[in-house]
Amino acid sequence: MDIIPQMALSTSHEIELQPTTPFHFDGTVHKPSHFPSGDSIWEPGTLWVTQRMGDDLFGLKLQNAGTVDAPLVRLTIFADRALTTDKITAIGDEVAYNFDLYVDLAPFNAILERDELMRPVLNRWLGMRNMSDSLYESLIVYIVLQNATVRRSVQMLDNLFRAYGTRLHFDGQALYGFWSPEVLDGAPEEDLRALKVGYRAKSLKRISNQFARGKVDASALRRLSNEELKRELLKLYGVGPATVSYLMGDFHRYDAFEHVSPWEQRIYSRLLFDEELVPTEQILAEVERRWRCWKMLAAHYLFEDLFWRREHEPVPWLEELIRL
DNA sequence: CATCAGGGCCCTG
DNA sequence: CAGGGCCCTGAT
Repeated sequence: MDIIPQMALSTSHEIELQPTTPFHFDGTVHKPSHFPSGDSIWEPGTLWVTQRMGDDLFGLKLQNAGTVDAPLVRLTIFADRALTTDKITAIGDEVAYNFDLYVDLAPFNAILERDELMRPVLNRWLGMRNMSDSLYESLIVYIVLQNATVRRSVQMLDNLFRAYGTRLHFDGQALYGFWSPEVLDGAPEEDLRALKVGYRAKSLKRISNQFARGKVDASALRRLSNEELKRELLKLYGVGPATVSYLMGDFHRYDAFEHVSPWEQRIYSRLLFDEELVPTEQILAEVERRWRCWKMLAAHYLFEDLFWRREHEPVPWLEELIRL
């Protein structure tokens, strides 16, 4: 195994971001349903995460510096050099987008308030938003997620980090920064296969190629309608209906809930109907009826609430479905 | 030891 | 639109 590049990020800049009210810091920055990845670490009140922007790698620390009703996020940006104010602002904007800090949740809260099932969930997570990584990083994660158990997905991503990532040292943490798309674009497919990613090597390379050639403009995609966005994302090799539905969440399309994969079907069957297995059409009709244009975010609340419970106490029926 | 499905997707017929 | 194939792993 090659030696992993190391990078010390010893310069830091601090800015403050003011989310809309209400804001749930921990629920927003930490998602128990996501598998752990080497590019971030969380403890209550603080998230450390790496971020690549073009050729630059940064370390970010987000701290909860407010309350649900008077929210404030202190963002510390760690870099290997001093940054211009423009750069700092750009990073702050990116963080604000990724964590959806400026969304108006008032109509959403009003809908959940009237929903018997959701009221206790809302009380626990009032102010939570969906979060995302950069588009390229999300795609890598979703590709290694496909047709694999969680343990294997974790292993694949870790292998990729060790082969192509950069170890970033900042604020007492050591986390992996992602490679640039050019690196995977130029890597021989057999090198990727040696990392046990299997047939996914082809998707990883072809997606990296699209990014390396500038064919994917994440900020332009943000401006598209749901239908246009979906159509564009499906053009990426290896992106199908399941991946696209996760990506719609990353783009904060809180009305987009059109796909239920088999394992999720069982979870929603339990949560919504208290049954083992309900047809997906029935699940889709139910979320539409209950939550309308907020159905994706509402489902996210249910999901994270469940997985958060699992972190603190065993949920036997769930364990069987997750199959680590 | 063999077989199989897994938190999909592509390609073919 | 249905169904086979795909890398690899752990479960059976």
